[in-house]
Amino acid sequence: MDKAISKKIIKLLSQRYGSINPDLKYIDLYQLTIAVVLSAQTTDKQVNSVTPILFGKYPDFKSLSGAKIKEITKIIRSTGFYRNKSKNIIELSKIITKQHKGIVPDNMKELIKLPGIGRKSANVILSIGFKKPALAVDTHVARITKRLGYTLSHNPVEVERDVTAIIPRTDWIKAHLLFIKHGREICKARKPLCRECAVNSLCPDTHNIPYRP
DNA sequence: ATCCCGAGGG
DNA sequence: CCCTCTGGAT
Repeated sequence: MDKAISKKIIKLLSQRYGSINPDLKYIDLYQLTIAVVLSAQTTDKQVNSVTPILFGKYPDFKSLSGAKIKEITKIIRSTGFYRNKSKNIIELSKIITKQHKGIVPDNMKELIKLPGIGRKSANVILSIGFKKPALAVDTHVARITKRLGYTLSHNPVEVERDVTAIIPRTDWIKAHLLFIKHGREICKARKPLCRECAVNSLCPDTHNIPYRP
């Protein structure tokens, strides 16, 4: 449970998957924040298919704050949960425009007050948007660190703290992306492909899971 | 069928 | 802790 081992894991995952570049196509905090809200329970592909249209028509918080829910649902429909998301991003835009002078807050306390922003989304905004050493402990990160024996708690805040403590501060974005890829492709929730796992030699779970071709 | 870089509410 | 919200990919 120390940084040396986490560094080793990150290194092994990098060797396996190559260097993954953080997706920094969102040119400003407005785009990043909205994209993060839209990303809940869907894939990048879906989000990327609607953001050009959305950002083309609503380039900033102010314009989005004046939009109608119906117009937004029409655009973001394919990302799922579209009624919640539409309502949330309009309301969020209003709050940021009126209460934060159009500036996205740079701390957890204020971010999670915004509709549609929870701990995970807030951490993505803090790390990618503000370059802070925040790590979004999503389902993949939580699952992988738990299987590796790094986290024992069920409390999400404690898990987040434990995980953040072991990830090198210079590598948090890369680490996050590696964990996501690894979690989706190999260390899956069900039927993990332990035989193909780049870090199986470090994983106590591996030996209990039979390999099925 | 099952899952997705979740959030909000009871 | 539980449940609901939703389309799309596999």
